[in-house]
Amino acid sequence: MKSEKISDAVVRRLPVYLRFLNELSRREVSTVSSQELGQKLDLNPAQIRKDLAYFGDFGRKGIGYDVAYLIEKIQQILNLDQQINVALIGAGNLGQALSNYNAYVKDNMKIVAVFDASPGKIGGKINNIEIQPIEMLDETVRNMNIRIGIITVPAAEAQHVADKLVAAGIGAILNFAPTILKVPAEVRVHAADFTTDLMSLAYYLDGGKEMKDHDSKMAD
Amino acid sequence: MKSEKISDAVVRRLPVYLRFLNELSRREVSTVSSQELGQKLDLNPAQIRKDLAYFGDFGRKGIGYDVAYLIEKIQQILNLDQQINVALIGAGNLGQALSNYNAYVKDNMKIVAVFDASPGKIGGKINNIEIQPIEMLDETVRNMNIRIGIITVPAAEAQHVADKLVAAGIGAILNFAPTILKVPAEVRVHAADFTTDLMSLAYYLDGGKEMKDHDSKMAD
DNA sequence: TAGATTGTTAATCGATTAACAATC
DNA sequence: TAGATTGTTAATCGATTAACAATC
Repeated sequence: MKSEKISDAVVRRLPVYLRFLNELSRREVSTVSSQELGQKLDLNPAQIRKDLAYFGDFGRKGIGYDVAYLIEKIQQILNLDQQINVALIGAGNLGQALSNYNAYVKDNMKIVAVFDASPGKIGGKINNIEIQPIEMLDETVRNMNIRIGIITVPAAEAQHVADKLVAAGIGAILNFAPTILKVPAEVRVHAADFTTDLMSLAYYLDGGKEMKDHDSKMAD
Repeated sequence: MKSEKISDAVVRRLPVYLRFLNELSRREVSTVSSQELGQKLDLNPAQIRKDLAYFGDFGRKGIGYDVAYLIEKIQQILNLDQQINVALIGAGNLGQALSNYNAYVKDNMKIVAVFDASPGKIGGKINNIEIQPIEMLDETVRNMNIRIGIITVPAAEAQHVADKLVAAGIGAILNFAPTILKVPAEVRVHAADFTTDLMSLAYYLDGGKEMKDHDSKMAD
């Protein structure tokens, strides 16, 4: 167990480990080695061991990791041994999709409130949750102990919404809008903008411009 | 201009630059410095200059970058000076949301085909595109010159769909399903799984378990 | 015991940042 | 000219991987 500062790269791998461990658990596999984990997750086994060792000695030399125990530990590390309440701001298509998805409920994360700015949507329901006007955000976030906000409003409104979330004392934001949000350092923001993801993929399409008149690749 | 291998970190920043440059262009700003870009995008100016310099000498010393010219160049680098056809596999909630979103059309990326496995959905329409059975995937991908696939099917089917895409000669995959896909090295995969994003955010919620009985923070 | 696998240190690799000459 | 800003090299920082003693 160290008390070094943990990098975001490490933190982002923990849910990936957890997801696969849950699958192993469902399949009633009781033990797993960093080797096997690495193979399945396309990661270096040493990296996995190192990641886990930041938080404690969870494995057993010569044996590996106990699946159930490791699940429990990673959940604790991620604060997912308690329910984390989440707000969704923006009841458009994407917002609907995310809230219906609710796969993360079993991971103790739950969308408990939905907000939208357009009067037409207020009072409607998404996934059985009533859509509230954005003016209610501050009050609801405080009353319901909401810790994370998911922003699915258009880019032009995203910063405004983020400001409101911050003012209401939110701890972290998942931002689907294609903008860089400015928030105080103590609020964590993760960008989840798939348009930039998609555009960066286009770069890797060779045989496009770069190699058009040049087909010396091992064809087919 | 170098011919070093460009890292994915660099490639993923290009769309972010492009997005902001487009905004500047809309506002009729004609020139921008790495300093200003860095400020707006929360990046180090030296990093921005270095990123761009991998691909050419786009700036002018003492002046900065011409917005219109840089937009053109980045579009070329990303292969977005031509239309890139995209297929969407999985016509569920999330798939609908993504296709309706179609903000990327202006960036020359377009969803031109949608597939689903459930018979009930076949023949229906999403965003004016007819939903095809998954059996048509190979033929349609080839006929329509589809280069990128977006996977929005459940995790259990994602690998199967990826295999079909690869067999049909796709170049890159954006994977929304919460699984690690195994594909040949020449096919690029970006993970776009927001549940892991969300779970990693929970880590940063202090005042949760770790600091429960300890409220010495500068309150309010 | 012999074989397997962890936790951890040291080595390597890669990405970010600082600094500055060149030049608009 | 003086001020600004690029492109690029060198310095720094951080993350990944290899290697291995400890030990189940």
